[in-house]
Amino acid sequence: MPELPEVETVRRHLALHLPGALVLGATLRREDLRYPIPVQAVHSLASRRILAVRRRAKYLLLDFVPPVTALIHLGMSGRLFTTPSDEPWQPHEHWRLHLQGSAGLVDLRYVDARRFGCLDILISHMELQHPLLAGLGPEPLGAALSAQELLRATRGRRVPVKTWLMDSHNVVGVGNIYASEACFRAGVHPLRAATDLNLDDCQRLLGAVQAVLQEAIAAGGSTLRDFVGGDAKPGYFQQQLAVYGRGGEPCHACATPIERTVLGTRATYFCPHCQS
DNA sequence: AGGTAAACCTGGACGC
DNA sequence: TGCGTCCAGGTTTACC
Repeated sequence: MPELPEVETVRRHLALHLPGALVLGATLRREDLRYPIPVQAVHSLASRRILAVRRRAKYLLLDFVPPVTALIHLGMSGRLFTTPSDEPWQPHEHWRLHLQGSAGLVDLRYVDARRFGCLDILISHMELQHPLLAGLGPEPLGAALSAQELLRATRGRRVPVKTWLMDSHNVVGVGNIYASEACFRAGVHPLRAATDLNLDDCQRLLGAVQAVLQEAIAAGGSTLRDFVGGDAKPGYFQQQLAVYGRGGEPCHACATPIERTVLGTRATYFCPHCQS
């Protein structure tokens, strides 16, 4: 479920409710997700206050006072939401933080069936040294990334454009769905070698990535409130997808059947007429 | 070094 | 109804 737009939507929701809340304690149902959970450090969050909720790539960062930071990833199937305290545990619910907020007692709850997500605690000012964050490329939204920079970074890279887009060393936050969608919008064939892009291609690709992510955030914002509240609603963006999951169906622009192929073990969709 | 495939884990959809 | 197979929104690791 969690693409960058969903992570950002969760972040915005939590940022409205969590800052200022006091941690009363934590409950762990298991001591590992994708990686071991630092159990003692999680329990030592007790009596700290939440300062802010940030996002880097698809990671959520909860800042506490005194300054430690919880690093959370939702993996493929993770969900993070708040409910009134002491509600029944769900299947695959792995941990909770018990909070005293301005609206009373609430639990911050983490549910993740496949356990590809993670939870770590780090010293706030050591964030950039954390192994999961240190190698990340630039955020696609925000002003930092330019077409010139994108052009430079793709020189000599013979990987397919879509594979390049999904590599977080290059750009963060572009998942499998939006990599296909962005290539379609830019008119770039997903199998083209990254090094073959010219500046105009890079300009269109960057614009397409930003537009797709921003529109998805806008769409997610309207329906993900239910999700954040714990009532998962699948497929909130499906009606807006131009190519992903539409193999064999007519292209919205030219009616040519959308093709499906596999790229780096991942399903990839494109219009053979509109994209070159 | 760069490019590709496999691995982690569970559940749901589909075909027989 | 039941079982086997394939697929899934992420990311790291291991290989060529």
